[in-house]
Formats: sequence, C-alpha cells, structure tokens
Amino acid sequence: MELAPLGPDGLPAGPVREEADLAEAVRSRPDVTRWVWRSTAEVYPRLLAAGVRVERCYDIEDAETLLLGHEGRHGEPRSAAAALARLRGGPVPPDPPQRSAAPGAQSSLFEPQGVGLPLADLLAVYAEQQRRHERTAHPDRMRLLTAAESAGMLVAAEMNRAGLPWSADVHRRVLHELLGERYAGGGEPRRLAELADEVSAAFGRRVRPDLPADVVKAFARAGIKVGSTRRWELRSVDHPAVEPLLEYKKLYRIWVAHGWSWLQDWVRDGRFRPEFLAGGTVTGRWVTNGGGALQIPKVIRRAVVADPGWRLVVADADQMEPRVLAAISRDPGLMEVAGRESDLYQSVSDRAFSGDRAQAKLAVLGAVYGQTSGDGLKNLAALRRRFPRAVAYVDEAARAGEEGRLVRTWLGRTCPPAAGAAEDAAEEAGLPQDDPAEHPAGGPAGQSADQGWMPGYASGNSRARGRFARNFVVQGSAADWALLLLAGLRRACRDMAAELVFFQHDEVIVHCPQDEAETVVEAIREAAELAGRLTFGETPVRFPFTTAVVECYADAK
DNA sequence: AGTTTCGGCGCC
DNA sequence: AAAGGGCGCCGAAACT
Repeated sequence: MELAPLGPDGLPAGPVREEADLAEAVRSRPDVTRWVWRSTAEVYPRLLAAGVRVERCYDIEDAETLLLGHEGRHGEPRSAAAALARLRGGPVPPDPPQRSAAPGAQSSLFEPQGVGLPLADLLAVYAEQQRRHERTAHPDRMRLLTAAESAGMLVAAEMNRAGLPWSADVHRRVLHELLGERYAGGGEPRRLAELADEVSAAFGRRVRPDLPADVVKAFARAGIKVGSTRRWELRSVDHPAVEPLLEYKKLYRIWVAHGWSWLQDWVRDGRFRPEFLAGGTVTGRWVTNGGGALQIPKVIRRAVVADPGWRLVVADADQMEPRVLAAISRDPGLMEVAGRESDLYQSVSDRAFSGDRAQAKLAVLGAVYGQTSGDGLKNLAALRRRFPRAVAYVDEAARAGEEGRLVRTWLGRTCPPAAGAAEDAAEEAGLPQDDPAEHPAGGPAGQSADQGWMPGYASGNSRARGRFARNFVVQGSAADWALLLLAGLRRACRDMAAELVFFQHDEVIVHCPQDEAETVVEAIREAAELAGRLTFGETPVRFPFTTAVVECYADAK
C-alpha cells in the first residue's frame, strides 16, 4: 500500500511511503483524521475485520458519481480509472460490470497496490475533484455532500458488520401464531391453506388466491368486474370471498417474504445481516441488498430484540419531509410551523384546514408527491394560499423536470435527466423516434409521449418526470440531512459501546448497553439539530425525533 | 431452461 | 377513475 500525507490544499505534504499492511498503517497513524481512498466499500470492510475504525474518509469514486451528476453527466463511467482517463484525455474505460451504482487535521491518501491506480494518478483525480467542487453552484454545499456521503459509506459498512439483533425464536413464534403449522413438503402453512379453502368455498369453485388472474376470473363469473386484485379495489367489493382473500394476501406476503426460509437465509448468530448501500438510489436514500431490510413488516419487528442488558434506542424523525420542504423553500408560514417541535400536520391544519389534521397531511404529502386528482387537488389549493413559497418550490422543480432541466437537492445531489427527456426534446425538435425499446408501453414510435398511460418516470411521460422531480427535491434533501444526522450520531457513539444497527430513511436504531441509552437519546437530539444547521444553514426549522428505549423494536410505537 | 417483466405488497 | 414519489422482494407469467 502506498500512503501519502496531504496538506490543507489536498496536495501531498510529504513523501509517499510503502506500507505492507493496511490495518497496521491506519493504526499507526492516529494523527490522520481523514483517509482518502478510492472506494470505501472495497477498503473499509477489511479494516473493520481487523478491528480498525477510521474517523472520516473521502471516497473518490463516490465523489466522482456525485460530481458527474452535478455536471449533468450521469451515466458516464464513475471509476477512478475513468476519471483519470477523462483528466488525461485517454479512452475512458467502462465501469466493471457488477459494481453497485453507488457506491485541518492531517489527511492521508492511500490505495491498495495492484487493485486500482498508482497513488500519483489517484492523487491527480482527487486534486481535480477538489477543483470541480469549486466549480459547482454551491461549492460549500457540494463539499459537504461528498463528505456526508463518504460518512454514510462508513456508517453503512459498520452497520453491515454489526447486524441487527434478531431473535429467531421470537420470529418463529410469530410465524406460528400468524400462519399456523408448516406442512411437510414446503407447501402452504395451515392458516393459508384454510383461507384458500374459504375463498374457494365462497366462489363455489377452486380458486387460487395467490394468482391474480384466477381471482379476477372468479369475480367475473360471480358477476363482479374488478380491474385488479389490489387491496384498495377489493375492499369495497361486496362478496363473501373478499375477507378471507384479503387476509390470505396479507399472510401470504409474510410467508413468502419474511417466513421460515427468510429466517434460514438471513439470520445467523442472533443477527439479521442485510447489506446496506449508502446512496443506492438517485434521491440519495439508501437501499439494502437482500433480506428486504427496509421493508420489515410491523408484526415481524417483534423479532428485533436487544441483547441481554442492552437496549434498542429507536428514533423516528417527526414529519421529516414537510420540515425539509420548509427549510429548502424558506416559506415563511411553513418555517414558522416547522419551527415548533409540536405536530406539524396539526399546525398546518389549524392554519389552513380548520383543524382537520388528516386533510392537512394529505395535502402536504400530495404537494410533495405531485398528486393530480382526488381530494388532494382541492386541498392543494388551500395549501397554496397559506404556504405559497413552499408549493411554488416543488412546482418549479416539477416544471424543471418536465422540461428536462437539472434538478438538485439542497446540497447538490442532482436528478438524472429522465430516460424520456431526450426523446421528448428530440420530438420537439422534430426528429424521428425510432427506438421502440424506449416505449415499453407506448404506441408506435413518434406518438406523443403523453398519450396513453405509462408507468414509471423513465417511460417518456413528462408529467411523470415532473412528479419525480417534484418529489426528488424533498426526498433527496431529506436524504442529505439524514446523512449529516448519521455522521453526527456515529461520532457521538464513538467512545461508547453503542452502535448504529439500522437506518431507514428517517429512522435510526442504536443498540447499546442499558446505561448508555439516555446518553444516546440525547445524542440523537443533538445530532438532529446539528444536521439541520449544517445542511440548511441558519434556519428556524426544527427536526424533532420521537425516541423510545426498548428491548424489542415492536414496542417502540 | 434461463432471463425479464408483471402484479402485488412491505416499508418510508 | 385512488392513477402521488422512492425502493426490494417474491412467485407467476411472459419472453427468448
């Protein structure tokens, strides 16, 4: 391994040294407070395995992704080698196939030999990245973004190593309560088989409730036309098969996605070990690989149990998205209600919906998600009157998205131009459309992208792109803030036994000895407020959390 | 037979 | 007309 100390300008401030052992090198340099490396995901797990943590890092390939996005060059190869090629003017190598998409004190840069670039080349890329930060719309924010995302990479790697405390016994008990006995041969458990029989009995013929086509046909024979078997549509259907059918679907879901085989696959030694991927989505939200860690059903959370003598500190941000909208739009009225820790939806409803909290919440979420029909529209008008700048902010984002312009989060994460933007632009320019692959659900090439219904923002539907961009600025800026929260919380836990074990968009779980719990609760509060100030600058907006100290995740709510 | 898409649901 | 955003996961269906 080569290693070089960096000066404050990011350039080498000392000689390059050869180090045989990565972990030992890090251990022997406690003066280094920020390690610059090509890829956290490739370097840091090895360090953790050797029992070494680092305080801060700078992930060059992750920064490259964010910088390329900001420059409107999404999709260009993001590897350090590609960045170097662009810098030197050579042929740009494509990214290796299965890589995931996302991935004052003295600093130090290093690169494992034989894996990536020579240190001098990596250093050149790094130095150029520093210059590219300066050329962004808000260099200070962009620096904060790449730093925060790098911190997120560290947190993710540490969470992957820690795992989520999981009681297989409790899980099995829950499964048995819900689903009944398992039958030999891997077929449906007892309760599902019973419900399937009830459904069939109600229809008077054999119907498989797990086959939507079968169910639609059965309803048609009963004289009831249903367009799908979605819960919301079936709920209003008057037929004796509906109740057991809905119950079946609910339990079936538990069985296939979080049942016994899930337990077998994902839980070992008292820990559920999904792979968290920081920045795995375009909005900056995290994703997980395997185990559906971000979709653990509420009933299954009973299996998340702290070690003996330990506790789970479960913390959930209160009304995060409207608070973020207040912070980024600077709407005076919304900032005022978001400046209180009390229920924001209640405050909004007091001002604009004569006390109807549910309506206020629908209106706010409708504005953020781009609702186009139903009560949302009526409510949106009331919202617009009282909080004009907030609504205008997301409206402008939607317009930009529809027109194919770049849209950014508060810190500068940039929305990729939707797949449909180019062809729409070409269409406006009168160019032919000849790639049917771009129109998966559309008609013949050349047909207006807005005709017909096409799911997904990347389908060539400009309204869908508008909704995506509208949501992107809020969801993405919330993700910006959440990264800073995680970074602060991680630092606060540094000298405790407490460890972050779970993160889900606006919710964190810290696993800690009982006597550290109150300290952790306070640390979360402080980290949230600090994250607010760091991310959005001086703002009256508060970011309160609901925290619970529990032994079992399911007891947190 | 292997791969991709669809339908439906879980979470935020 | 409940056609609002982001995801992952699973089996079945559809495709090659």
